[in-house]
Amino acid sequence: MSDPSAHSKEPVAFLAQRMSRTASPCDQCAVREHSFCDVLQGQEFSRLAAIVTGRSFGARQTVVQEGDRAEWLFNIISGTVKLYRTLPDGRTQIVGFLRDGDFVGVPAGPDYLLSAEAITPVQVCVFPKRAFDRLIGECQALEKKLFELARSEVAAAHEHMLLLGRKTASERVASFLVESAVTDASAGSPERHVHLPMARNEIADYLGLTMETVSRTLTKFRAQGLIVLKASDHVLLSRFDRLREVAGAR
Amino acid sequence: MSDPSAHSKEPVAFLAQRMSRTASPCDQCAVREHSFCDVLQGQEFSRLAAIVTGRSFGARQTVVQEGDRAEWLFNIISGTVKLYRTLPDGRTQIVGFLRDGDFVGVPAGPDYLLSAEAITPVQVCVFPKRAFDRLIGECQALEKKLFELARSEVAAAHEHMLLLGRKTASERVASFLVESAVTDASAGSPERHVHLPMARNEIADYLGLTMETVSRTLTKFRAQGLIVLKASDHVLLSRFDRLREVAGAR
DNA sequence: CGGTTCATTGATTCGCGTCAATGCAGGTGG
DNA sequence: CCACCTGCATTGACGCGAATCAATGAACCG
Repeated sequence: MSDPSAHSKEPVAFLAQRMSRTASPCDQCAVREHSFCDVLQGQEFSRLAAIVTGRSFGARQTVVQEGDRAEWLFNIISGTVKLYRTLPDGRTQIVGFLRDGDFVGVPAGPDYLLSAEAITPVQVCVFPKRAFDRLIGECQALEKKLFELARSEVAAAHEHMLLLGRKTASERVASFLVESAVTDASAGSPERHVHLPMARNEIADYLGLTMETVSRTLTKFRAQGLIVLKASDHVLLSRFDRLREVAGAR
Repeated sequence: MSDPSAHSKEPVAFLAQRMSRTASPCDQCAVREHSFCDVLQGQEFSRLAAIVTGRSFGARQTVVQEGDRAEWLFNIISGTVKLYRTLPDGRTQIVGFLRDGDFVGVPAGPDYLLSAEAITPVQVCVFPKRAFDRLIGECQALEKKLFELARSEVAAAHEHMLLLGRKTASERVASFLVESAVTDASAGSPERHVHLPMARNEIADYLGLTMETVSRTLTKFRAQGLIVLKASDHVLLSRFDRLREVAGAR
């Protein structure tokens, strides 16, 4: 399903088209201003653009698999991806959802430590790890930016550990809704409307619950007038402040 | 309890003594080879040594507090520290235990995002954040090293999220014992003997359990012949491989 | 030696998981 | 265009694992 050697063989159409019109697919990139690559200027940016290729994944396709040799790094242009780890018996913990502008990669060792799977159709930039690492070493702005990203990942992970270790089901779901709303808002989505591209059991795997508990909790929130379920993937947070309290926000 | 302005006012005796005999307290540092500072050479190392001071904390003393302005960074010379986050009602999640050689700091923003408290008496190096940040910017080896550290912190956090979200009580405690044994071993401790300087409720706050459950699980492991409780802070992992299986290791 | 702190053990409760049925929407083919 | 199928979400009944509440035990210390 995810043969790494295939990555460089399938430049997606939209990128190939741009290649023909411009010097680099990056020149017209829609997410550049939200991505790590925005810190690069002039020649350094060109070097990055020189090693990038494009690829797309269908929903449910595996992007990278835990344990595989980490030869490629990705930047998401559109769509949503889940990052997760699994136990031998199949229990899985999603450690994060990524969306356009987010970077997938930076493993600590030679192998991927997480799996990544497309939730929706996804378009990505692909960087060969070797060349990318070389670029990091020679471009301090890039290293600094990735360092910054790693730092906030650590902070986010700690926050989520608090949720997984100590929050109740209601607090977890409320936290998730608030977090999603904030993310959506920073991407320019209408306030208090949250789009949930992932399935209930993916929300559950993110929150350390079962999909039944997630569903029941949403139903309860609706009964309490905290939310309106416009569709199963579209929630209106009608009482945002109240939800933040339930979430145990600081 | 943790007045930040006090940090620079209390150089501890052992450091002051060294200062008088050598150019820098770092010259005789026992943990340097296990610390981030080991990547620095010559003049760069001197610059680091020039901004460092020493301090000690008693058991249960707060080192840094979540939300405080992050003006100081620490490197642990001896002792054990817990890093944790809390909810308004007091529920706490310990995100990690640090020991000699470990670095405390690198917050993503201007404030500490975690609290740190000494579990045992602790001796630390103290760096003023401003000067330290300047040094990072001017010394690529240092930045690279800290980046590396941040990466492995992310990986460790993901691993722990899997534990908190998906493992049973037995799996959690087994994981903790194995993890502790590995850490102890890399510090040169006799194989399969684990020292647990933290209290049962601190283990519980790390594993997302209660101290009763931790205690019961240890008792069960003992009954199963997996461990021997030499003392409440000293466990012999008599069947290490079996424990690893219970932990759900990969 | 009494007091304090922490670990262990026991009895009971309860939140969430498990198992199972039903509902609902989207896609497909007749 | 409708009947059927399929995948997911919701709802319900029930059980279990860990939390809670409570008591006892063990180590440490002035």
